[in-house]
Amino acid sequence: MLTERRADILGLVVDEYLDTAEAVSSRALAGHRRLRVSAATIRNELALLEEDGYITHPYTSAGRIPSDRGYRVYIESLMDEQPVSAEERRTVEHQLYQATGGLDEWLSLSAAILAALVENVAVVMRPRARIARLKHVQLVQLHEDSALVVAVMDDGRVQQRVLPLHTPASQPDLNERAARLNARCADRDAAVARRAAADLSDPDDAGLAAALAELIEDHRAADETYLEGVQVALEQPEFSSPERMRQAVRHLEAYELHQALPSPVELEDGTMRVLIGNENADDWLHEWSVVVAIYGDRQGPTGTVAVLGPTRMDYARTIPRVRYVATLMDSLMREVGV
Amino acid sequence: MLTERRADILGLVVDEYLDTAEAVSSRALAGHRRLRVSAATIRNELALLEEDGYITHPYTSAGRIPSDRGYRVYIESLMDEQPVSAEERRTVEHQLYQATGGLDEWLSLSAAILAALVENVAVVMRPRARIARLKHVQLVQLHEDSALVVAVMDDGRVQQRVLPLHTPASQPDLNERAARLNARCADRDAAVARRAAADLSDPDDAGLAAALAELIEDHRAADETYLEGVQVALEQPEFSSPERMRQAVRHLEAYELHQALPSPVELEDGTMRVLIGNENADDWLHEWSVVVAIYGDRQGPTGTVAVLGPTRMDYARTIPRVRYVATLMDSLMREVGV
DNA sequence: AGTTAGCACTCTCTCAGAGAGAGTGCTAAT
DNA sequence: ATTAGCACTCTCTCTGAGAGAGTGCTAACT
Repeated sequence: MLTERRADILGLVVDEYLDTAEAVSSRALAGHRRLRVSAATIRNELALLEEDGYITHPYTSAGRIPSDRGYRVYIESLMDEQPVSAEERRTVEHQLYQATGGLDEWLSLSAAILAALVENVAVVMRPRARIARLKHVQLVQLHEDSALVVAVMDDGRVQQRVLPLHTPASQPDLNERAARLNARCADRDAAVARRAAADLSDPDDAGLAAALAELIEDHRAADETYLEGVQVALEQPEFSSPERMRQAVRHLEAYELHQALPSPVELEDGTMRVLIGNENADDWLHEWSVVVAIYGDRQGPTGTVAVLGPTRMDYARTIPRVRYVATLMDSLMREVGV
Repeated sequence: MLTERRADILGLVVDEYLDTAEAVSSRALAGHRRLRVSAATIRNELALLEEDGYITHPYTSAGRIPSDRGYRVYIESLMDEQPVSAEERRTVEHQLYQATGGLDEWLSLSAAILAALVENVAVVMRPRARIARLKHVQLVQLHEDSALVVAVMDDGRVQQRVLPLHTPASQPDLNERAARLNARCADRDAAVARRAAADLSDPDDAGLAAALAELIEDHRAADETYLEGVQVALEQPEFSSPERMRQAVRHLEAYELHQALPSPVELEDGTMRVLIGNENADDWLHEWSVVVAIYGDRQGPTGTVAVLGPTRMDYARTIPRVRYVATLMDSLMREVGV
């Protein structure tokens, strides 16, 4: 049973540990004026908290550190969230409006901003249209014998590919072909382009349609993960050993984060989720915590914003900031479109 | 004076040190059958080599390690280059043809391939057109009140930006505007677009032209550095201390490599350059070596390919591989266009 | 009942010192 | 010019001791 005082003590243990990264002793807690009891009493309480699995000992006689379970209680009822200050909002929004480029630049900027805000690794995953649709295709002559196929997709991303041409074509010529392709394929998915490729007799036209189809298909898979803040996260003492550090870099750079993070379908709209240590499916994340929120575009909430860090992360600051960035991205995506 | 035997010994010292990462002793060298002299004789030679600054002692009584000067002689006359095998060429070329996307994907793939090939950090810098010219501009309707401006540049890159519209415009409407813009600005630089922006009376037309001008200007600055292989480089023993490791990650991720690497203008066409340790201008590179080559597109040789690693890097393998990838990229860029 | 002081006990961390090992530099002989 | 031999130097590793931190338990106190 978690009495009020016990919960109080647990909260202080977590607070202190998050702050100092060192095991918390009964004496340190007795110093706190909120507890008007002696260190011995606190020791008894700590023993009970440990019995219930909220905290642990690294070894027989060190202070206490929170367990995953302890963090969970802390997050759910003990911490007081640190709301995003007006100052912070101002700078974030200011920075975010700097992005003039397309979706890509905007998403990676968002990740960088979030990483700086919470001083940990931030990951942004691009919204995934259920079915990718072409918005518009454009052909640009590069040289006599090659053209660039530029496909603007309905989520605002631009895909491109160089295509060699069998017979030379001028730019007006290409414009005409593009117009024909647009008439058939605009606002359609890859299957339509595939069919067009089969129908068309001219080899260059067919080639174009085929390239377009591939472009539309590739679009879903194209790099969708934006990762920032590795170096700032590595400053944390949990990565002080070279082995841990290497491991962290290896896993973060291996582009295997898609599977590691909970997918948006598991999350209801608007909610957030915090996965602490062993709550993560992947082994390598067992000493990490993940704070995820979802955001979307007009097609629905299919993108994720996440922060990764050691389980000893400042949840009270991180959670509201992830939520804030996610809702900000959500509203901007829905308003502005791209 | 570097007698023949002395040079021979220096070569063996470097070879051995590159291999083991440990200071080389006179006894280890005496073991080599190429030297038919005793350890004591070798010790005398080593002392002379040290006097001339080719090697050093970490401390009084450890083996010898090459100095920057020693590496320089090694590179220039002692090592025997390890040519790129047919097998290696095959896999590299195979992988490189996988890239179906635009220039961006292709460049970052090149960097990744090179990094894997030499097991160190690889950096590819996009060729920089002296003057960025627009190839073609396209407008795509996103929503009633916003459009995507897609500019294809003459080096094959695509820049994009979302533009809010004062008055709603349909896609055919936008096509017409794009045609007008193309007539004025295609194959021209940012200045022409600027002038168009000033001329045009319709606010949306003027806005489009202004956005286009910015897009063309931004294009030069847009991220031009592709970096890969950090984690594999971190496996090297020189980064075993967490402090060094952090430092490496910090500097590599700080996007400050533009200034760190020698610019293409300093290099004559087709040549390569190796900067060893203190030969590098930047302080943080004093324990790194940089192997650079240049490549280009039809506009001339303005891109660079580089490998960064600890001064103790396998120059005999790295140098030919950097050269190979650079010439390969060069010829592909000139042939295919983009 | 709950709380507290006191104290023995446990475990880590740090530091000094000793000894092994590796490798040189020098000297004297070949 | 080369070599064997040997003293010397420096690092690296291991050990053990002592300090320090913190707990767990017991017995007294409120």
